[in-house]
Amino acid sequence: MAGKTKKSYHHGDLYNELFSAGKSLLEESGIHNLSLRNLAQTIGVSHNAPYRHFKDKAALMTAIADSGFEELTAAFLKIIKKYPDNPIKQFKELGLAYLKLAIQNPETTDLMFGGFTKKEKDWLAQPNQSSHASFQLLVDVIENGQAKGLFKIENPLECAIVAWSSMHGLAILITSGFLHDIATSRIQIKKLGERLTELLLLGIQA
Amino acid sequence: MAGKTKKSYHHGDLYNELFSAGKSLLEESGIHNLSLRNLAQTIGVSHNAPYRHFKDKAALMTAIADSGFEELTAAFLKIIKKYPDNPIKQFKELGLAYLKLAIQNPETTDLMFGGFTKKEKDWLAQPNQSSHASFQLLVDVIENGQAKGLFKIENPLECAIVAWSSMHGLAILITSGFLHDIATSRIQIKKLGERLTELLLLGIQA
DNA sequence: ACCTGAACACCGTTCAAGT
DNA sequence: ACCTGAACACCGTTCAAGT
Repeated sequence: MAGKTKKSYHHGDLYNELFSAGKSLLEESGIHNLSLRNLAQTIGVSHNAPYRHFKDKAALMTAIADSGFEELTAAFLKIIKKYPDNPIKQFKELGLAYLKLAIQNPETTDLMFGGFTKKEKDWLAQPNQSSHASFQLLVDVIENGQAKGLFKIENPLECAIVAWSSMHGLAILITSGFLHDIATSRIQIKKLGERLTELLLLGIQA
Repeated sequence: MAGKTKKSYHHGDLYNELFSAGKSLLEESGIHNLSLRNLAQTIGVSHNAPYRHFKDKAALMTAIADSGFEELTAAFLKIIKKYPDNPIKQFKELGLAYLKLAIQNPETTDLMFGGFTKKEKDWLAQPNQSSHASFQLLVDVIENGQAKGLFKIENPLECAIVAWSSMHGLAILITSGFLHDIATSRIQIKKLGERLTELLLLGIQA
């Protein structure tokens, strides 16, 4: 908070600096090229200092992933407030915002969905607290649309899962380069998000 | 091919053994815990022998990712042949098969979509040859359904992208544990795949 | 041609020590 | 409490050498 230029022995704001420089380095270099040692050196601190603030590398990664969900929640809230009493518009904009954030921060998005953790055979054993808020906002919008008689779905949860899946999958297809030879212009790619939200709404709207 | 028990100095089938043991280790331990050294030791060969067969670690990962796409293509072909002249059934089964494979081999799937490669800002510059065949099969099915007047879509490519995105996203949501507290039983999870294909068909069918 | 062993420049993590 | 330096057990990769 106070952080001006206190560059003596005690750093002062090392936690936050590790976090933000970590997130930058992550998006620049990818998860495989981000090392705690490199990060520490970039900040100008010994390779061991981070351990006073994060238990291990996984803890830093988790913190970054959590912040991704928080960013998402903030973006969702902003949209919901911008279009009050308009679930259709809210639903559409939520999808596009998700896509935008995921494409802008592909490595963070990867982390949010287990990019660092080993995938367990038993997925039922992996909770993910920080992701609940953003997901719940989507569910709320859908339930609201249902209550207003705008959506003809019977299961808002299922509907939210399907919508989230679609947007997430599209973001990955785009950032992975899978669509390289298929949708070659960025304009086409932007259109894909809109078409997908339209198609989802088509299956949802009354 | 001849590979019986030739366990002297020259290994004989090291390439294939590296590949298959590598794929097993990958799915068991996750990408971050798979090391070439560990792999070499498992097979019983010096930590350096792999370099005679794979240029580097990335080459092995690429080979595994490619095999994932080949497996997918094989599964797709089998389905298409099983339900000839029935694009609707084909479309449905393709989706479910994709989901099944992705959930069974989450780490390989991750690799197929850039899990090892750093995500480039310019996605337009990342070709992915081996993925074309499987994707094209899906496009073919959709075009076939279109020609038969069963599907009311105007752009088969766009439709294929949307369908692929949805299934891929759902697979990731499942294997990442994101749905942990949301869809808690495997039965519900299996249903999600079916519901998603139904919804997609709803937006597609004439 | 195929494999090994030593070597190099990196990792994450721990531990005793400094301020 | 916060940071440093040495140390340990790992990595990927290269190079000279062995079969």
